[in-house]
Amino acid sequence: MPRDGRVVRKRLERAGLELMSEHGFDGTTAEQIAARAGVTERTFFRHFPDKREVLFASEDELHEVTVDALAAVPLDLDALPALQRAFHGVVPLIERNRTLAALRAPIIRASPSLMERELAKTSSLIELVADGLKWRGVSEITALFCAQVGMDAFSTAIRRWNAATHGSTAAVGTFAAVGTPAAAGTADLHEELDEVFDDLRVMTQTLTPTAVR
Amino acid sequence: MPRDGRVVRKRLERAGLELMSEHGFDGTTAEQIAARAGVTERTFFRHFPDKREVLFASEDELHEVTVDALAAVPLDLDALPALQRAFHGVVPLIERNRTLAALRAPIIRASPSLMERELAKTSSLIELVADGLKWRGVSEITALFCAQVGMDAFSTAIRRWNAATHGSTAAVGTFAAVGTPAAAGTADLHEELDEVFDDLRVMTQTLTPTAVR
DNA sequence: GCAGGTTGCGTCAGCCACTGACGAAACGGT
DNA sequence: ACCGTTTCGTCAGTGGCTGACGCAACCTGC
Repeated sequence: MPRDGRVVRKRLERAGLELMSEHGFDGTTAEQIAARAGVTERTFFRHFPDKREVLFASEDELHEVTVDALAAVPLDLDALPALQRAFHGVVPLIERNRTLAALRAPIIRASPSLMERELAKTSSLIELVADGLKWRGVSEITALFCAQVGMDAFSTAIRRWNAATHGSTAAVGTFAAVGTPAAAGTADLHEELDEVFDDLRVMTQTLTPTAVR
Repeated sequence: MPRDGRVVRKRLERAGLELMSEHGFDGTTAEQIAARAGVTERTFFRHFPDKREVLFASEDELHEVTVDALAAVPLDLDALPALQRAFHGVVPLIERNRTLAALRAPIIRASPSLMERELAKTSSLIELVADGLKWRGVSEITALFCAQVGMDAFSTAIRRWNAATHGSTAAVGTFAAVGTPAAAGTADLHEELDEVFDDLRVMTQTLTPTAVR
């Protein structure tokens, strides 16, 4: 068995995705994943702190790319426009990981435990974005607020983007579909992102200024 | 032993909060909580689906009150103003549960597992709010977006409110402090709520309309 | 009062996620 | 060929959580 840790980790990720696609999250034990990867259960927990984490290995890259994208935004932009521009820089990564995301999504949705972990991952990303905004001079509480709203807009754009290309989500069921070009639709995530931020701008105009109250 | 299920459940809630305040979440076993409540471990899991849930028993009331408050808002208001008004109706409940929240907060913050559960509770509340907006005629994806942004504003208002009355949060450490009036500060949650929604309105004005792009 | 179903609880057995400790095997550098 | 480091296997153990069974307490109607 290869003693290279990175190879074992990749094999565990693939084995976990395969088994959970077939038997669901609860129907898959850590021992089964380890066995398919050619290692023992103990080794599985050396590479992942818990069973759920095997599905969220690719999340680290999203965090890095997002932080870097925000750091590259000119400092003269206000918080929300800065986030809008930063998310445009993350779009290529989202598009590239679309096939993998389509495989993980049904597994995660079927398990409340995995939904919790996904929310936690999003929350930690929001905190990273908030730190980036604080570094730009935004106050602590406002930075977190903007980061939350901006991430809401980003996830909404992705949701619209997925809804617009309705074909692939339900069709991908078997693991054998990995590697196929995922039959991407005609929608553009960049456009969706701008539209969502514009919707936000329009929606908030219906709010009453405090002074009038 | 009282065979009334509600009494046992309340005793378990109190025992769980006490033991977790003293020894933390990981340092408290379900068996210990059950023993202090005068029942067996099996009975604990008859009242709560998992160990974490014993800390989130009061969450159901928040969900009910929020849904009712949104349902009572006139239909001629747009989504975000409707949420703002609905949250004003929830303020009394937040103020009333302030002492209990101050006891639970440090326990939850110290455990990533409990943080995940709290995020999940907030997420389910957001979905309930989104359903309320859909009932008002807002489209599916937009309703979820508005519910997320609105809940961000509400949680931000609560955060500001807690920060303004800085005294009580850190001081409450022992369980014996339950029942004390919590020495509320001078800040008003209603005012914070209006200010946060106004901040949101102002912040989004820095966004560039899509037509110009 | 007493027989009936219903509900809540105790007991037992068991699975699985997860962890610490120790030894062995493989790897890299010299 | 030697040695320090990393990675893995093995073992033993804890704790969260569940199903099944039996019993005791409550509610009901006669």
